[in-house]
Amino acid sequence: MSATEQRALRIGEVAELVGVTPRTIRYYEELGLLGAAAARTKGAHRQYGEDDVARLRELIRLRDLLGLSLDELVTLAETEEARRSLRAQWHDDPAEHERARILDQAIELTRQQLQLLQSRRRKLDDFIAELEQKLDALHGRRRELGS
Amino acid sequence: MSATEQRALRIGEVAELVGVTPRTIRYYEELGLLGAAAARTKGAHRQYGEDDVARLRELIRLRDLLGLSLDELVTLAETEEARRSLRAQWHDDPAEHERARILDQAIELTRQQLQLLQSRRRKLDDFIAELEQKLDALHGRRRELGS
DNA sequence: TTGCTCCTCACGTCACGTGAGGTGGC
DNA sequence: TTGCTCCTCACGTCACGTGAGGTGGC
Repeated sequence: MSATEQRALRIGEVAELVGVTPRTIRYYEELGLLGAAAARTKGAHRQYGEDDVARLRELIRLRDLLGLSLDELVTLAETEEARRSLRAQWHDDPAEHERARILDQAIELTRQQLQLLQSRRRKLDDFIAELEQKLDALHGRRRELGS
Repeated sequence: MSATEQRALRIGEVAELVGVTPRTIRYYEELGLLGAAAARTKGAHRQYGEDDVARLRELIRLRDLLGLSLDELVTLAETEEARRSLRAQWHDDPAEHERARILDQAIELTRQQLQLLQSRRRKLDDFIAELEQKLDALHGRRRELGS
């Protein structure tokens, strides 16, 4: 209701913002990963808001940095959906050991994801260090040449 | 001639070491990226050495961290091969401005690659920070539950 | 000799790329 | 009205995955 202008972007603009192609966005919609924008008459232009852009960015991040397949992203979205609908009922649920078990699982998963990312970070750092060294060497040889 | 035991590894061992599947290795060989091990009678087992493992690791790194396609890896290999054969003739080549131009190009390319990697590093760091925060929150909720 | 890993086709799959032919909003 | 971006099929492509059927080394 405030000045948050929703539903203003077209598929090409979203694609540019996120760094993918329109085809990727349509494909993700086909898989149910992106709001099918239910209120869209067949053939009409798709409309997107800032929240859609954020969601797509998150999907791309999970795909690229955690290496999840689109199938895994679908499963993840379903899991989160199930969790959201559980929340209401959860609120005063006395099944404490169930909650503890779920939390423990989440902690374990997050820990594993962190380890994967840290391993990738080390590889990246190594590669960066090597390239910096290479760049130094190139500059050295270039200086010898002069002109 | 020393104790560097070459030609000791089988395709499955190499795959395990590098973290790919045998199929990937065969595919790369098919594309000319990995020594076709010319001296191999059709149908015989492929033999690999530590140098092959290092080469494959480098290919995977260029693929995963720099995001190069296999086609680009082929081109890169050809370029390096051409450069190697130029080296001999280069040794006392007086075409200094040519050498300067080539060096400048290499410097520019390396600089761009570094920027790409640093951008990815920032994204990784952001993600890692978020996950660490999430892990803290999960631990907090877990502690509230007790047991 | 028995497994296990290897071999070569060759078709399947995932995640899009790339037109063809047509319609819609500034 | 003219472009430009959008739309929906639908086939193509890249980088392997996955058997089928068979052979080779500890």
